[in-house]
Amino acid sequence: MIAPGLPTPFAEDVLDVVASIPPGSAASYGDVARRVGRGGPRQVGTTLSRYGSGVPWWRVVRADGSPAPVLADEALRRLAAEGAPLAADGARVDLRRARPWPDPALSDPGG
DNA sequence: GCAATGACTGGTA
DNA sequence: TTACCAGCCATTG
Repeated sequence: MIAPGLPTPFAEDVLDVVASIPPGSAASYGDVARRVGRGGPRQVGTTLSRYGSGVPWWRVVRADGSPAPVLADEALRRLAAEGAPLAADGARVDLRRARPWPDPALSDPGG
């Protein structure tokens, strides 16, 4: 039971990774694509748009921490409700602290 | 098989 | 920090 219709093998991996993101955390499309090891950030977004109806898609945002314009309202509400580290703008997520897969190369050297 | 589309990303000014 | 451009790759018609 993966998703409605027939998601491609690539989509299955994407959905699996997104579903692996714990509540209160968030990751970027690029991060998910890297976890999948195939395709790119655009494929992750396109896949979620078609099969993301069964995964916490709101935990996936752009590289700058802001969700897509068609999700900004919904995603930000879900993230704030889960206690995700939002930025001072309240319209972005602090991936630096929300990232479920901390990268030593992306860690904040000053923080 | 070809061309077009898309919930993106990184570098430069 | 904000804005513009080119690259990337799977899915769709």
